[in-house]
This record gives sequence, structure tokens and C-alpha cells, in this order.
Amino acid sequence: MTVNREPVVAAEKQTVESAASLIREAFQKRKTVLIVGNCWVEYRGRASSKLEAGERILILKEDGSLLVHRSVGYEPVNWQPPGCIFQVGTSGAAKILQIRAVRRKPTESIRIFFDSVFLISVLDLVDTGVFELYATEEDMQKAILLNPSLVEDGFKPISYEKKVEPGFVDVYGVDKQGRFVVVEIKRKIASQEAVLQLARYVKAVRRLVNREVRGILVAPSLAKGVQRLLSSLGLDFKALDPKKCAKVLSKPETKRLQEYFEIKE
Amino acid sequence: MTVNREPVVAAEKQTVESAASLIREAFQKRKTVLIVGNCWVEYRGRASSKLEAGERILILKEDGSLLVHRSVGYEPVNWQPPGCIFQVGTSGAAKILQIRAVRRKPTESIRIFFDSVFLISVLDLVDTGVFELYATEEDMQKAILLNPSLVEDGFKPISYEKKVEPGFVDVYGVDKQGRFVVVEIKRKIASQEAVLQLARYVKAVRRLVNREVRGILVAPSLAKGVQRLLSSLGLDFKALDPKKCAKVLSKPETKRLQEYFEIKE
DNA sequence: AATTAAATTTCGCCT
DNA sequence: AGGCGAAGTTTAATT
Repeated sequence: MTVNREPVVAAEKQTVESAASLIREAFQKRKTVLIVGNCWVEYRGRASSKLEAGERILILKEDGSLLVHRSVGYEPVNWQPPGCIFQVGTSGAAKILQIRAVRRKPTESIRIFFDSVFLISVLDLVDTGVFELYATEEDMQKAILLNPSLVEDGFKPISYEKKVEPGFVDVYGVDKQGRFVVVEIKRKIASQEAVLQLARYVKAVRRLVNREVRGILVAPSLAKGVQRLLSSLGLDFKALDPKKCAKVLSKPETKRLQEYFEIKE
Repeated sequence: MTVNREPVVAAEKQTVESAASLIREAFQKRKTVLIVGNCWVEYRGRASSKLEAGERILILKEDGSLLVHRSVGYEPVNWQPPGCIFQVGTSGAAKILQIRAVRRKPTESIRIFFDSVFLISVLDLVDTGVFELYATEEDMQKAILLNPSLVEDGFKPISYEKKVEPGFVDVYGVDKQGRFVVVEIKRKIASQEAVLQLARYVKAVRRLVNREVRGILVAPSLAKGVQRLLSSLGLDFKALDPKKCAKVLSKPETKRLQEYFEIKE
């Protein structure tokens, strides 16, 4: 841990001059800067835009990315991807703070003008935390279709049906012995509800086909006490981690297969 | 203008409790909140994700959108589109600040946990400024090709050539009387330079074709004194607003035509 | 409400 | 470095 680190230096109601000097220093030190104030923006590049004056949040990041956020909306009203070079200046007479971001390929530039700065903050953010994205249930379905052994050795999918609500997917197929298999997938710990749902499916399929029908619940794990119910209904459980599915899907050799399924769909 | 409005209230190094009360009040008043601190994030919805601890910027907007930004990258590491309901709480023993955002359709939730808050700011941003996106020069060219009357009644484009640098586009065609027409497009106020460029083109084409050749400069307006030069060279000017082009292109009936040109290209 | 198409898309991966 | 495809895409427009 760095000693004497000041993760956040904040200053309210700065003059244009003091703000400019704070920002200039921050740029030199490659720090992230956060500015809240009344500003207008001009953008010129792939397109061109003009944003009239209003109070907004400006974020200038260490990697040369830039975001102008209004008080509503997920997307920034103006922005630049990483790789910009930042400049800061003042137009003395009019007391205007000007921030400029330019980048090459494509050649673009953004100019942001502040006539009042409510808050300015120089951030020294330490962030080594890992971001991990899990698979969706649809991904689990895909992974199983592409790699049926995730369910069981010798399992062969025949068809599948994606339920829109409430977020689960079913796969139908046959096992090594030729028995019909109904698979129910859950991305989370499977609840009693999931077991009963699978049971209903198995029952329904049994009425349709004149063959033995198995039910397999695929989920990362089972909720407490659910195994009893599952066993009593003669259903099986297969532990499957959504993360493992994500890994399977990310493998390049399965990409082609995925495309094939997309077309078939 | 609101009297006694406090656009920004900022507080540094808050305790979890004081931060929570500030945030709770801000939520009740539907204000935008900005928090910088050490946090970790859990997301469950269309997918699931987990972000380990690190120092980040959190923006909670008035419309119920949410952004978690790291010190690098254009995109937020975690987010929610507008429409979320925010909740704030503390887990007293561990001194943890917890912020929760939930939304329906799709059902999603984000939980953000702070164990230290460097900066918290409640923003009352007044922002009525209009955002205007202009068309690019390529868009102007497209609009003209799709709607040649933008240049002149009876004008018929024959071909076009897109110059990569320094950002201008030429269109060739014939006018109502069957005369050859060279069109030069400028997105901004056309300078003397643009006129001379057009003149060079006209000259070059005259050498190639055994027919009368006109030159038309298309731009939002002409720079001072350029009209004289234009007239003396026997060239024409047609005022065309890039914004009008953008509007033409956005019209659904031109969309099909656009596709056609894309294919031809 | 559902579907489609565009975006200053951005981003990652592969050639 | 350029091209292709996916994204927790988002957003606007259209059916």
C-alpha cells in the first residue's frame, strides 16, 4: 500500500484559474479527474455535435478516455474512448475553463467549456479487483448443446426450447441407453420450484412418448433439502457451473459449432 | 432560476452512517449522487457478475440509472439503464455501506458495497441545454445522392468519389439541360480554398468531356468575399445545412434507397 | 408491446 | 493494423 496516498482531493466552488491549475497538475500525474459544473461541449470527428450549456459531470480518466454525463441517461452525452490527449486552458477575460481532448485514428476532438465549476476532484484510484462475468442461462443451454457431455456422458440432444419467462431453458435428448431425457437448466442454486417444474415436464413427455423418460436437473447446486424431493421423484441432478459454460463457449473450436446452431435456429 | 439552490453538496471522508443518511435524503429528493470509494459489486440479471474490491466512481442518476466506473475504460464496469429503484443501507457491525438498485423487465439487481467512502456528492443539476448532432460530410454526400434536388431541381447524379483527406466529397452528374455538373461539398462554411478546389475539378473535367461543365459548391454558407470569387469563376453555390441532410437520411422512405447505395458501393 | 436497425457504438479476438 | 462478431449492448423508430 502506498504511504501518504491521497485517493481523493476535492475542492468546491473553485475559480476557473485554480481549477485549471488543479487539472493541469492532475494531467501531468496521469490522475483521474472529476468535474461538476456548468459547461458546453463541441465535438468534431466521425460526426459533429454541439451541446448547449448545462450542469453536468465530466470524467477524465487515466487512460485518456472522457465522459460527459447529464443528470439522466445511461449513456454519456459526449465522450471519447481511451487514447486521448488532454489539454486544459483558460480564456482569461471571460473566465472560461476549457478542456480539450484530441485523438488520432480517427482524428477527433472534443472541447468542453466551463463557466462555473461546482466541484473538482482529482482521484488516485487503486483498483486491482477482478471483474468476473458469469454465463446466462441461454449460454448454459448453448454450452450443453455444443458439449452434451456436460450433462452426462453419452447424452445426445434432440431439440430444445427456450422459455422467455421466467428465465429457464429446457433441452430434450436421449441418453446412452436410448432413454428419453428431459433437461432443466438453472443458472442459480436449484430450488424446489425447479424440481417440480422438471417433474411436470417429465410427466408431460411420458404421456407423449411410449418410452422411458428421465429428468435431469442441471444447476450449479441444489437448495437445501431439494435432493430428497428430487430422488423421491426419480429425477437426477447434474452439477454445472455457469462459469464453466462460459469457458466452453469462449473456446474458439466451439465458435463454428455455435454459428451452426444459430443458423439451425 | 431557483433561489437558494445548492447545485453541489460535497463531503469528504464520510463515515458509512453519515454517507448513508446523505444518500437516503438524496434518493428521496430524486437527486443525482456521486460516490467515490472502495467498493465491490454483485450483479444478477441477464447475466451475473462479480467485481472484487477496488476504488471506483459510482454515479446514481435522477432517472434511476447507475454507473460504476473504474479509473480506465470508456464503458462502466457495472451499470443499470434508467428505471431502477435505489435503496441504501448499512450493515452496522462491519461498517459497510450498501447500495442496491433493482429493476423489472428484465428483473435485475445490483448491489454495491462500500467499506470506505472518499467522496460523496449530492448534485442538483439543471440542464436544459440542447444536444445537436450534425451530419458528417459523407452523410451530406449520401443525402444528395438519395435526394439530388437538394443540389438543384432536375439534377441527376452519375457518379461520386469520396476523398479520404482532407474531408470532402465530390459528386458528378448532369443538370436539367443535360450539362455536366461537378459538385463539391463542404460541411462547414466554404472557404476560398473550397472554391479553388472546385474550379480545379471543373477545369479537369472540361478537358475530359466535350460538353459544357458547371461547378456547384454545396455548403451551409460561404465565407466572406468568397461569393465574388465564385461568380468570377462562373461557379454556382447551393446552401445546404448538414442538419437537413441528417433529417433526410433519417426519413424511413430513404432508408431503402440507402441500402441500395450501400450495395452498389 | 415486440421487432428491427443504428450507434461518434465499444471491445475483443483473430488474421 | 484491419476486419469480423458479440455485447448484461443501449436507444430510437417502426410494426
